[in-house]
Amino acid sequence: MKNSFFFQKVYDVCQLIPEGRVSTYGAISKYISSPQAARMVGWALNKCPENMPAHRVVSKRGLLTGKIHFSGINLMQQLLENEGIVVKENQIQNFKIVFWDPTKELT
DNA sequence: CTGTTGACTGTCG
DNA sequence: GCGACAGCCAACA
Repeated sequence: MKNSFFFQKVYDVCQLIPEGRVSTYGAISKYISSPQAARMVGWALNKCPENMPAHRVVSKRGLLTGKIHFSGINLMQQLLENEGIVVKENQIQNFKIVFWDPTKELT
């Protein structure tokens, strides 16, 4: 049992995000412990394993805040569009529609 | 070992 | 309505 259970949850939930759906740092962090821990989610995703769809995780407003850590700039957006998600100006349009909340979906 | 930073969010002012 | 501060945990210098 590691103390980094937080990271474990982040990785788990992140991979549990269904295709064509996106999640937010606050939702994941809140599902784990506190919504303030959203920074930890970003930190966990900073290691960004290849099996981690970090591109499905965005800020609460649907802004691709994490795309700056990706190889390029349009990479994250391209991946989201590939899933069927509509993105405009680094922001998810039908965000509330593609939004996937672990606290509600996983319950 | 101590201090700061970090892909954020919410509340106070 | 906009601006600044606080909080969570882990890793890096």
